[in-house]
Amino acid sequence: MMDVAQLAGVSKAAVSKVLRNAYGVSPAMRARVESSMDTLQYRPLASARGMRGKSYTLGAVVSDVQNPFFALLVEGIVEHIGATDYELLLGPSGLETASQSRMVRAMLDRRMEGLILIAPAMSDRALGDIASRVPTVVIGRHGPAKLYDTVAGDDYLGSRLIVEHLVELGHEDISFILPSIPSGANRRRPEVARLAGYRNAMTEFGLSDHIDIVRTSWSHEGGREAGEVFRARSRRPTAVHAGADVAAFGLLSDLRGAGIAVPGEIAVVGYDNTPMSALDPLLLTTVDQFGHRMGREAARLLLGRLEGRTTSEHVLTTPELIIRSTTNGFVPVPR
Amino acid sequence: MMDVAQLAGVSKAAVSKVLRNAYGVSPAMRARVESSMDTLQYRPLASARGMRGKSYTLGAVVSDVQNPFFALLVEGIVEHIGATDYELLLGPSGLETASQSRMVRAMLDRRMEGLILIAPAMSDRALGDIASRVPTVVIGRHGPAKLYDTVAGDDYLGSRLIVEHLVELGHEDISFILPSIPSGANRRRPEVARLAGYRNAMTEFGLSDHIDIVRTSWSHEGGREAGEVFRARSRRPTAVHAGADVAAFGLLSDLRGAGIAVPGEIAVVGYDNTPMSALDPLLLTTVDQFGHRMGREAARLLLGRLEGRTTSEHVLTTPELIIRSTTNGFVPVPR
DNA sequence: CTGAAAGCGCTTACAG
DNA sequence: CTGAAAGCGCTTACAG
Repeated sequence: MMDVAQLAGVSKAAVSKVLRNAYGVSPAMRARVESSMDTLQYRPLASARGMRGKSYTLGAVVSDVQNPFFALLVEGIVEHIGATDYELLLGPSGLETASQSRMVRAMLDRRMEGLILIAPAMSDRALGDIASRVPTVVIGRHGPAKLYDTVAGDDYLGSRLIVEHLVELGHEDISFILPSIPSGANRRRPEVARLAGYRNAMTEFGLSDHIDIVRTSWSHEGGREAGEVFRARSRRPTAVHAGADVAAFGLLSDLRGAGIAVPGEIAVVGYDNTPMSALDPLLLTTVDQFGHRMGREAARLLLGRLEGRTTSEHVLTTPELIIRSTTNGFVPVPR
Repeated sequence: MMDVAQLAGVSKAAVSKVLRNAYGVSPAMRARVESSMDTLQYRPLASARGMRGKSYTLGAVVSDVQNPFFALLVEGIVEHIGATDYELLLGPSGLETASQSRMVRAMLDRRMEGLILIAPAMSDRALGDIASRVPTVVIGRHGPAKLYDTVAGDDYLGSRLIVEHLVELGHEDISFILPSIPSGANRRRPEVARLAGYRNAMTEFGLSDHIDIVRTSWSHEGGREAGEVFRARSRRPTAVHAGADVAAFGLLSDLRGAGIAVPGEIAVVGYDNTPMSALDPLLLTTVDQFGHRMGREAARLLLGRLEGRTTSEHVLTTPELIIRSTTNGFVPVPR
């Protein structure tokens, strides 16, 4: 910066002002400084700027890099942030609460000006603590929340859409795959909301005796494990709400490997409408929660906070059922 | 830091030394400082440390967050870096050369101490420029290179394994999906090496007249487009080397949607052995290039450079063919 | 073994 | 409109 200032014959402060588009720089001076920056190929050190002013850096904590739905979210975020002066950096945190907190601290240590947390395994309280230190948007947590914004799909409704669809097809034995829930099991968590939606819909349709929850995880492996559980039973469900596309894929694989017809013997529904779900021969029935748009919304909210908003906003997107081949060929067999 | 120093009754310099495990601190002083840091919940600001000393931050530029193979690489990197004092941050750069360079500059502006570039769309020269400024490891580029380390699969061999397998099954009309190649088309690029492996293997098997290259991209969409191209022809290939699992998935979807049997009418081979490829009903024949291990190797190499190594190292992993259902049911029809 | 001072590359508040 | 000086939170070289 010193070099730029000298070449332009001005002070460092002047260069700084041009850099920040600050008030009070004559056009002539601006021109000289800019050409000086050009010829010297000057780039300000973001970490030095962050010491005193802004770091121009935003962080997104992504718990599971493998999850294609999260990739969709990230794309949406990137798209929106890319149009600003901020740089977005991703923190691969892992699924554990502890490793996620560690990543948040690491990002704070690096002077990130705002954070987007994707489906964090942290308590509402822990999120509040973070949000009290830095502008925060949480994707995959329902409002209300005082200190941070949230972006979520209406998971309760999504589950209901699935159960409705399956019941219309004649299903009664509809199982649900539930991942293990981190501390603080409340309906602000997507998995808890999806569980509640499933439970209540089942009850409303007079199927409360058929409620069946298999606890594994929302991953290929978790889907596979659920398949093993079902196959070990004397009476299998005729339909499964897998909770997530990735779990549905694992389940499909297990079932087909065991020679069980889908949807003939077991219908399978995912959640997320990941790109793979639309592909033949998968053609998974699923719920679209518009991940790309959720990512964009989260970015928009974060930018709003950076511009000074302090009241919290809560976006709830309305999911849509996408009916494909893993449910629509089912013919109920009278018992 | 001042607070910590005062509470411990020592100087800031002393605190800094304890922080860095530097030489010349008495056990008593270390203990006092450490307890002071504990009670004050002190965390050093990484960006301030980076001003003068180390930033303890490493960056990985990932061009395509959607690509599940890249996710595998990232997992490997994270696993290895996680065991050190460094923090790994990911830069979602997009596929364009320009946006990737911009991300690299952004990371440099943030004082990252080392960079891992995943399948960059940059020329060898551009990579050299980067590597002359910061320790750099490139995944998805073959050596030799003076200034940076490389980690790659033996793409030439991988293509050859595929062609061999298909020829053994009786195929002659074997097509190859090639993505558009950024500037500087040399065999250090995976796609060029895979192309060369395909070409040469075809030639060696006396099939040079059957060489057929369809230029789309290595993505679901690119696979779909290739399917459209094939279907529009009077004479379709009997087998396709899709170049990447994601392209194979897109191709499969297009073919099945059009009622073309795989592998009965067209055999399909992917590349990468992504987690989805192993799942029924996909069961894609593919080449495993051990992405997880490649990620770990890249991290190991970067750490080696940070510890002072200046000579370059080049890791080439040996790929393995994984035969599944998209090739092994083919019965050649005599013309 | 310990600490005072200078410095990393910026921005900020203030004086002119 | 412009700039000299102080300061952000650390580390580094140096003196003791």
